[in-house]
Amino acid sequence: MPELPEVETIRMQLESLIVGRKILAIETETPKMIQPSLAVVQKATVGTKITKIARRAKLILFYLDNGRVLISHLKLTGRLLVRKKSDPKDDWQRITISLAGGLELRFADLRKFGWLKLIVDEKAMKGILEEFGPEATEISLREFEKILAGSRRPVKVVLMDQKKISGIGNIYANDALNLTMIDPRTPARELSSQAAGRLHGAILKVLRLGIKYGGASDQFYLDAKGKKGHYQEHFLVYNRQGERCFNCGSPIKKFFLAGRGTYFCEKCQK
DNA sequence: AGTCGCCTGGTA
DNA sequence: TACCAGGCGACT
Repeated sequence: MPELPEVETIRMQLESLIVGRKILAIETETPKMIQPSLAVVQKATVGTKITKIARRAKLILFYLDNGRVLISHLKLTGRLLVRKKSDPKDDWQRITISLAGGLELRFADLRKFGWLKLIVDEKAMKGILEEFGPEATEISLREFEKILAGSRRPVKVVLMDQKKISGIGNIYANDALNLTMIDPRTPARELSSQAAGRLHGAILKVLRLGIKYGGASDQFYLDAKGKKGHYQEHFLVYNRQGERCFNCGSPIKKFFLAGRGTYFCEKCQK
């Protein structure tokens, strides 16, 4: 799915495209994607205005003027697209939110893993937000070191654990580890303080680069305007197995770590 | 830590 | 035909 840079790209676009718009209708043919139910969500949101759009971890939060919040998670293949009502249907269009001014916010999702959830009170909201660790773009070095020191799991697995640090997925985890020449399998707590410092900086660097390039459209991702991002043109190791390491020229290797495709240079990353 | 499930489609 | 996919939770 969209990781932090992709979700943040979409959030920024939605902020300028649909904040202030009134929700006129919500329709879906895949009610499983809407929680607690289509009817409840319709009742709570139709007629309200979107006042703010925020991001937490990989979630997008739509604040409404009646105090309710709609939260979306795009999972692997979700897209949030702003279209004109008259535009042709999008591929895998699952949820259609009609907005004032002839616009539609469309949630498209090939695999139907994504969801839209209504939050009705502050307690529920707080509960959801507290499930996540500090934002990967904001975490202090001190906090980061503490998280690493507290785990024997492979460092790549820890980076992708949203409860520990939020926003990093497989693409940016792989690239940040290559940039710092760290073997993804290294138990987190065995990293030197120097390596931890480098990794902290590299995470910030790759995520910012991802945002700068509008996200990575390696396979599926499109932004809110339906455009591809360009970070895939700058991958260091992700999806580059067999190609040469930019640092030393030896071939990038792929293996599975905790069930996820993992890409690294065995010569550079020790 | 590893596997499976949720779903569907692209590619080897 | 089989395998793989940017996420993530449940289960063992």
